[in-house]
Amino acid sequence: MDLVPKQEQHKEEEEKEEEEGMILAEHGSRANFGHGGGGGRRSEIKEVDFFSTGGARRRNGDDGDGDGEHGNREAGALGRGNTTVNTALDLLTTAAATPVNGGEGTAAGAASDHKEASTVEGELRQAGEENRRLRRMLDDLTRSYSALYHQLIQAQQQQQQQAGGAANSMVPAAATVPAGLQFVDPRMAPAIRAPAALDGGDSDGGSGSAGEADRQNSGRSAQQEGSGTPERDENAERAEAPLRRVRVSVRARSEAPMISDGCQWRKYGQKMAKGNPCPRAYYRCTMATGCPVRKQVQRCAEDKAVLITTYEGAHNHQLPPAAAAMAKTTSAAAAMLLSGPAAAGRDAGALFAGHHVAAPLFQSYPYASAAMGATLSASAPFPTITLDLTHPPPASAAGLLPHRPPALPAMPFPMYGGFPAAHRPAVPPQPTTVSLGMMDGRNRSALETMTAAITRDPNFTTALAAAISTIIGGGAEAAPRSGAGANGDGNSDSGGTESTTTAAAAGARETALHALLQRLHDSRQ
DNA sequence: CGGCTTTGACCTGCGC
DNA sequence: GCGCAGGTCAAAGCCG
Repeated sequence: MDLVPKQEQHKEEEEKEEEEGMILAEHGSRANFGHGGGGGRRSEIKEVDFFSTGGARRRNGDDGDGDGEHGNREAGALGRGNTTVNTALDLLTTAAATPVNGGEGTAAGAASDHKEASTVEGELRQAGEENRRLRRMLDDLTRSYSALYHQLIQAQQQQQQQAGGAANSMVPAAATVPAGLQFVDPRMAPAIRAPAALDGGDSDGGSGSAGEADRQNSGRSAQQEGSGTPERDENAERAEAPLRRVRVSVRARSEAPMISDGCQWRKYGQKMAKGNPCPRAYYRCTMATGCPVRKQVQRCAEDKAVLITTYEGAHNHQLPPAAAAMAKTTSAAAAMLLSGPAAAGRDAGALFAGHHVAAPLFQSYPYASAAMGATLSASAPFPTITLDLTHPPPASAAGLLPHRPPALPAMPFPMYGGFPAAHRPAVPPQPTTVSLGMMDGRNRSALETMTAAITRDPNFTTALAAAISTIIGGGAEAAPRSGAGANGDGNSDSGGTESTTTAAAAGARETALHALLQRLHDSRQ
């Protein structure tokens, strides 16, 4: 009895999501895992995967956990929608049952039901209207961001030219590349330059060298995949190859041999890596048969207290909440850092769905990546995003937020002095290490605040997910949302709920725009 | 006994 | 072609 209505409900919600313009392309996760849902119970965690943000985002929206301002509204609307559909079903049921119960009250009940139905209909219409409005705002915001971004780049280039070329020739990469973002492998230079060449349009998609890099990457990936178990389904292999292309590495201080991330892992290998006295352990997810997710755990050679955990792949099963939090974090990090500012929403999903892998590559969010101390390294066969959470929080970290420089609006994602390396032509990649000391005050503040928030919480996993989600939630899980409700508060308190974190993320997006404007203004003075 | 870890062997890509 | 390094496999052993 419930089956049909739920399917209808599911369909309705799907259409709703389409209408509201899910910025993250969910098609990848749908194609890969969508069949697993069934029943349309959206409140269930159908799948959470490390690199498919669509799935994670969808679940968040379902939970009504406040996926940003827009998400909040939508979640609310959907929630009402659920009630609506169920009520309609009840109407049908009661209508069929009423003759049995007797005619009395039937007319009144039908009238009230009809009234309720019309009310709900009105709500749905309103929600749809609001969706369209928000979508327009979103498009505008995206366009504005893109335009401002390009203006900023031009201004920066002019500034650089005026500053003189002599200094530039000797400037180390670390000084020109945003501190949170570094490229350490010359092989990636074409891929880095590609977006700059495509700068004229953020939605150009992959072409030219970017496409070539993609193909090379695919080739390499395919080769590596080929060395795996031969019995694995080839199609599944192809489908997951883009997912496994990206790695998310988390550096954290831990005495434990392994960070508990809520998943079940089975060790399948250990290897001594060159240049590191500590062995590298290889783990495979065993929460479901055939889950392609793997992770490597290794202690840092320089500091053995630092545990480096590298995740690769996308889960094909449900995850416990703790693991889901981590998955959300890493997937968002991957999406954010690998997608462009304007294309973040659209292409991030496409990225993980196997399209335009190289096109948005290295168009990064300088503010977000910097604030989280993220590093994008291409020295590995796959792009690896490193979330460095090893810096100890200074005593003043907790009090940093209220003391932001007045020249800039409250800004959880401080802009760096430069722009992403992707837009710096011919920056010679150097294996430099960017430390806190190389950041300016604002950047350091953000990172310190982040790390303070994280390390304050005894539950590292939860704190990690909460804190980083604060920053990257808005960046990766959706395109810029409307500024409504923007509080500009980037406080990533470890106890942050989804609603607060996503609200902060929405605010952060706007404040980042403001900061762009401010910097543009400053640079032209 | 099933699941997990250990560990040597194997495969593959890459640089010289 | 060869050696090296990274990644994976699979047999053996361990453990609850």
